Amino acid sequence: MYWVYERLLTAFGPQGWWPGDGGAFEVAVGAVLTQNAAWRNVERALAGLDERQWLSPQAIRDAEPDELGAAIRPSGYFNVKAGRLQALATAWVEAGGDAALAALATDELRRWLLAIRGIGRETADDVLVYGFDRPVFVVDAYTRRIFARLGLIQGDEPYESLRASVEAELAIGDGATQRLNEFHALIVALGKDVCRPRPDCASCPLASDCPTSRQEAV
DNA sequence: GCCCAGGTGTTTC
DNA sequence: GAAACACATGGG
Repeated sequence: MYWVYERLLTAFGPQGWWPGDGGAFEVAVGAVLTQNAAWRNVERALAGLDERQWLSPQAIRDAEPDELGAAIRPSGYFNVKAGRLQALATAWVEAGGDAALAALATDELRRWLLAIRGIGRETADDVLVYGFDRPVFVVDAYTRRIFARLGLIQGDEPYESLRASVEAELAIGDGATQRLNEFHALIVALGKDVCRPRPDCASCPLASDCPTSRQEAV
């Protein structure tokens, strides 16, 4: 899989995730909002929070649920996500904030995140790598689609085994965190623009080594 | 009008 | 565990 990373980095350049300029909590908020939603809509929801000065754990915890939902409406599932954000915010405050969380070991921090309602594996790993700079690979729907088309996986493997196999190859040596950070972002870039449900193999930097591309050519 | 988007929790087998 | 379903907006 390392060659996939190298090829995408050459083709697309460093992605510099996470989008936005906030701290770990803001990353976590964005990660919840982006669940099954387009980032364009997440930006609107974040703007809705920002204009109300609600981008802090205390503010989200103390907001009226209906008003919080109205603020994040564009990202979809706003009632569900409002509840998830308040669960996140409450836990964040109770844990003692950024500094206390940053002091936890990665496995501890992951367990802490997964115990929060609405934080699943992918969201937790987003927060770990993009919020707390831990060497973690995020598996998402793009990852499964792209790796399956490349013939590298079946596609229905459990989340944790996919994560483990990518980390085993990419997390060796110096710069592991940065490499895993970029790899997921590059996969999203490819998935959004090229390796879509209807793939645009003509503009894919991986096409020369992709069975799906050869199939299309016929 | 229909499919898709940087998932998660619940229910049911 | 795995499959089916609910949750909802905005863009192509």
